[in-house]
Amino acid sequence: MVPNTLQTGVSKEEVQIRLEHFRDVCRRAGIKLTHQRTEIFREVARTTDHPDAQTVFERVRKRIPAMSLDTVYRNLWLLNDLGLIATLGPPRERARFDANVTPHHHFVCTRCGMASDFHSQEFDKLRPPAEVDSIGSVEATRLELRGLCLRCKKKANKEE
Amino acid sequence: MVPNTLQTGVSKEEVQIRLEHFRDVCRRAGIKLTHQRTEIFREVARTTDHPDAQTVFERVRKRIPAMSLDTVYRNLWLLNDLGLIATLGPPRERARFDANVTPHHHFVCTRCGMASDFHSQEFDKLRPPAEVDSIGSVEATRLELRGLCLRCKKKANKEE
DNA sequence: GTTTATGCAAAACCTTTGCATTTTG
DNA sequence: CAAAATGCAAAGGTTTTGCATAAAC
Repeated sequence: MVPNTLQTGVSKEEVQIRLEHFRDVCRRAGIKLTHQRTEIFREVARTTDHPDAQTVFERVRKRIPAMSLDTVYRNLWLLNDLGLIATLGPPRERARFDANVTPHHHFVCTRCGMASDFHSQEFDKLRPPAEVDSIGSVEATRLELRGLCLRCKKKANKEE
Repeated sequence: MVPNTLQTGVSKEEVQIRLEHFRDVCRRAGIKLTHQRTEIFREVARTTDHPDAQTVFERVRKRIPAMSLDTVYRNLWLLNDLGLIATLGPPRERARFDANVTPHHHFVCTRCGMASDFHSQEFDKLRPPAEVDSIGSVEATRLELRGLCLRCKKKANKEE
């Protein structure tokens, strides 16, 4: 599913700032600044519509016809690992299901995928900001926390 | 990726209540109460660990060896459409990417997949409840609102 | 008895991997 | 020129679809 609207709410200045940061982080990490990599990052940095890999591929290919899809995948995950971009929803995962359709929230372990429910009356009390009215009508509100679960944290400590 | 722990925090009573609701909704919608459908729902209702389709399939197959994976997929989406279960993360989607790595939140349209950013100082101020400490350590906090975007809402109104 | 759902098999995707070739620093 | 990245092709998954058979109402 490709989103309806191509939002271009990112100013030229902001794109420039992001690109400089990108170059900076890459250099620091010893990652080479290839033409493809730069264009892939620029494409994600240019819009606010959260494209998936396929969409990034199609858009970048207009400028670099030889671009291949696997390069897009490799670079998106690399950029993600470098903290230059982030993903929506559970990391590297397929849809997962939940029979609890009452209001509640999720903690998802970024390492093993474990998902736990938790509750927060404080959050449930809050209403979405007025800003959201200009985007659409809210049907469900959910807080998603990401981090390491206790088990994975232990493992991570041992590995160090 | 299959989660680490099988959580069984749903009481027998709650499972029974959910099953009755399931039968009720199905009857009302003219959906047949097949053995497979019931077991698929029961499996999701039984635990709090948000299994993916493959995991549901493997678990249910222990009780119904002839169960096929496509039946699991068809039923999970049907149950989702009926509001009897829900998904984690963006609906029916693959990973999508975002170059904005500063704290912000998402509105995702359940119909077209459009994802918009928004900000909320109120939400940003809130700290995760203490309950979460027993689950893991939080690295990122994100609010996910779901609903219909303005464009899809218009379309939906026309279709009525 | 009709209508709906299932199981099977195959197709359609989506994502990753191995390797020769090219590019970057 | 050494190290790293790309493109290609192929493999490995996951999810969906068409259709004959079986089950529910």
